[in-house]
Amino acid sequence: MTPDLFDDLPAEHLPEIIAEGAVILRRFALDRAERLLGVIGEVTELAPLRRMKTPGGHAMSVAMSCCGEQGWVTDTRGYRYQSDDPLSGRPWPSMRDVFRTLAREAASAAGYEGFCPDACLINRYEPGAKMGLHQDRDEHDFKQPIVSVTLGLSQVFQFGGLRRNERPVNIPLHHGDVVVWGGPARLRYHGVLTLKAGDHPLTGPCRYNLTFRRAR
DNA sequence: CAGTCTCG
DNA sequence: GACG
Repeated sequence: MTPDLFDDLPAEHLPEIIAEGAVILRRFALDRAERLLGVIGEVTELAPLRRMKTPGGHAMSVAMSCCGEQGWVTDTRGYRYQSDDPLSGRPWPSMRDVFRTLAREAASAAGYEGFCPDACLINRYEPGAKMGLHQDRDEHDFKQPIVSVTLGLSQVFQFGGLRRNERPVNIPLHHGDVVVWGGPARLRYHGVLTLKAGDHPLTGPCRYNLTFRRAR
């Protein structure tokens, strides 16, 4: 994470370092936000957003779908990646180029070269929806970073430590912001606070989050 | 426990 | 922070 890694980035994309191995790229996805939202519409027509159940039996407040070779799912049996949408029994929609390219470019801008995601989780937050602190630990290779993209309404991201009882830092994320974490930050707890009501010109009353991972 | 609930 |  030396500054010279970022010499060729536009000033507005200079990373805000939030922990060793974790950066925010403000407005990094702004120029392609409408295309990304169009693809979200296309993917969720094939694999509808749905509220899944946690192993404890509670419904998540966030509606989720996936694209790519692998999709993250949860039900009363646990968390896992699988190649088929449990709703349809068919493979997840393919990873679109605009998604893959954004993920690779953001990872590169954060110092992680050669990122090649096989999974994109699509999260839709409506007012009242949140995601408690958790670790992304269902992937095989924790050397591969996580890339997280905010579209639409702003929401407060929490970035914590390696144990759930460490106090997280609160980071407001806005339309187009991208967060990347890997290396020593890869297993840090993270989540988002309850989404407040609002109205965004491109998404209306919600926030979309794209999370890119290398599952296998 | 990617959850809800409770206490200070 | 407990919870199971």
